[in-house]
Amino acid sequence: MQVNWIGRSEGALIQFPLLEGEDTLEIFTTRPDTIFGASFIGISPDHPFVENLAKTIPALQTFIAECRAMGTSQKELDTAEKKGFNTSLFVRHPFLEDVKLPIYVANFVLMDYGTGIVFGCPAHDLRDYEFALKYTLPILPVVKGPSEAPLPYEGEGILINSHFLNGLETQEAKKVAIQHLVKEKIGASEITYKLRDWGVSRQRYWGCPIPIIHCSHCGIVPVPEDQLPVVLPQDVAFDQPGNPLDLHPTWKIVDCPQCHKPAERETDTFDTFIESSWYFARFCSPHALQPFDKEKAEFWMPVDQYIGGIEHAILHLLYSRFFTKALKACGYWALSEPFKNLLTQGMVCHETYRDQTGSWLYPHEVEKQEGRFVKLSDNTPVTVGRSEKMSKSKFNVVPAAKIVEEYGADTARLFMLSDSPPERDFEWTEAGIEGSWRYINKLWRLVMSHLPEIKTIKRGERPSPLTPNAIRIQKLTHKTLFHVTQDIERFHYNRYIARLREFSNSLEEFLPSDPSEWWALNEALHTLVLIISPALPHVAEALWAELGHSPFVINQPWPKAEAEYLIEDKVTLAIQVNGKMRGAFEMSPRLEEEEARALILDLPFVKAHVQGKVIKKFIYIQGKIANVVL
RNA sequence: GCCCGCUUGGUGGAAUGGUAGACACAACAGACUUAAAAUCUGUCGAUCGAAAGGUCGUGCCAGUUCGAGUCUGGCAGCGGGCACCA
Repeated sequence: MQVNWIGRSEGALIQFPLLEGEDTLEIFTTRPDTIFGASFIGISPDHPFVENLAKTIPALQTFIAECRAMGTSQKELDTAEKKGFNTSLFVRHPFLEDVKLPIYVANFVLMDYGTGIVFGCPAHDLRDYEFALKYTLPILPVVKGPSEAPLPYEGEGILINSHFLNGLETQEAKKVAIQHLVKEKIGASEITYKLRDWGVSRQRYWGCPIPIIHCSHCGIVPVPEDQLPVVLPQDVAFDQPGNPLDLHPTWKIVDCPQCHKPAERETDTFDTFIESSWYFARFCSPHALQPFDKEKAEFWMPVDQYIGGIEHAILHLLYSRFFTKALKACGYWALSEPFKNLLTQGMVCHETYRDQTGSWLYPHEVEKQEGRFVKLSDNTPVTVGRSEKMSKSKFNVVPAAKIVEEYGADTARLFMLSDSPPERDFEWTEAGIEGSWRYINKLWRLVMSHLPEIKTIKRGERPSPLTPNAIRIQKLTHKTLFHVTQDIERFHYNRYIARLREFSNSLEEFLPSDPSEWWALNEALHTLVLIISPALPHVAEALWAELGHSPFVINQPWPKAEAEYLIEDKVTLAIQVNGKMRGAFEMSPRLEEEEARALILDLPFVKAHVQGKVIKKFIYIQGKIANVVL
């Protein structure tokens, strides 16, 4: 996505000399190869050259005013007509002594990209094509594409009608054209970026003050270094619209650092993106006297994993990268990129509701009755809109404080983790929160119900022998631990929660009947409490205490899955005939092919499908699948 | 127009190329209860069948493979971002 925002493009700067006088117009193009197809010059109405020219041409002033009046909404831009003003001036073609090109002021040429001037090549650019049709300018094809390609043809091809470029391919022609420009001293290769300006000031209180003082005598004066940082005043009032800093006399009025006469502070503050563009460096050295400690920052940086919403994926990430590179260029550190990995998390969404008058309703003002939604206050029907990003303006928000109060923070946390993978949008529902609430209660009952027996068991002392059921529970514990650890490390939080549920469901069904089985259950429950703690920190601590331990779970090491308990003795093998599932068969996962083949071919359902036909191939993947190919 | 992301049951979503639908939500049926809540049990892709079982099924069309939700090529739809960027 950043490619789009940074918008690097390689091309050339070319000088076009005016026919009269000494001046030249400089243009930027990514298609210097199409130079011989040029039929006009387009200048932005905002270009200084045009402003100058307009002083003596009233009609041009009118045209510029029209262009500026044009709307900037998407619809208006989409439908805007190409318009030009013929200046009656000409430039000479850089390579062709006797070719002159008319100069138009054109409404579609942007001042803030390139040089604000373009050469128009109607045969190979849609905008120039439309423009040329309107003002009957020549349309000379100079790139031969596929024969069926209509004009304007914007793709690559072989150059024609182009003198020394004839016969070259687009890429090669670009290079050769630039070589000629350089040789003639009328141009050069150039790289431009369309990264938009970042207006870093905001007319609001919440932000870092901009350390500038405006003095009526000395102009704009920076706050001297020994007076930094400028700190926001605490005694501000928000009872009036606008920026409270503007209305704060004692903070705003200061003496000018230069002439010491009364002056005013800058009351705009920095965009919060300014601080978030380098805070990670400060985090590495919170006690440093300077903004950050180079050595410590270089030790800890870059950030291993950055998590943010979609707006962070473009703006914040872009700015952070800029700051990081700028700090490097200024010698503050040797780092060129701030983050190793980015996880772009989804947004929290909720259904939207409207009453019969079309007004938005909060979720708590609405109730589902017999499959239909009605307004609680008067039982009138409610229109349910699609689920959208939670937004104050659409009322589809759920106050976090209320959820925490009713269900506890762990319930909310569990729901958010379990419902969908973090990178996708998340649908907030009452049913979902209820489901998480039920699970927490279930977990609690599971541990509490076994508490009396379990408290008599010593952890770690593995009894011998273990019953088959004890072995089964022990293996399940380690298998769960293994997968849960992996899921968390890979950000598969919804699967992590699913594993927890599978595990606790199995433990619920398990009724120990032997000391070794109680031992296994005790191990399992301890493990369960440890591994729920990232998702359910409060519940985990409470259960940890109930199990008779001192605080805190969070200080316990993460348990380790032992490889020896991950080995399965028996596994259900999927059996296919001609690639189609025909059944399953339980066997050791370590059985060799020859033995397995004999077993499988003897199975009744396999025989039924084979019916004595010749077996062309027998595929056997240990512990996974067998496929009999006829 | 360009750039991202997405497309699997009624819903959210699982599935290192190897039994599609794990785990949930909703729904339905049942147990417990005077009743309700809570809890527990069962059913839950479509279709044919009394059953056993069969056939189809991961947006669409091809391809690779013993085997494709997963890989390759092409297409469509939905959502988001940017947009006259020369």
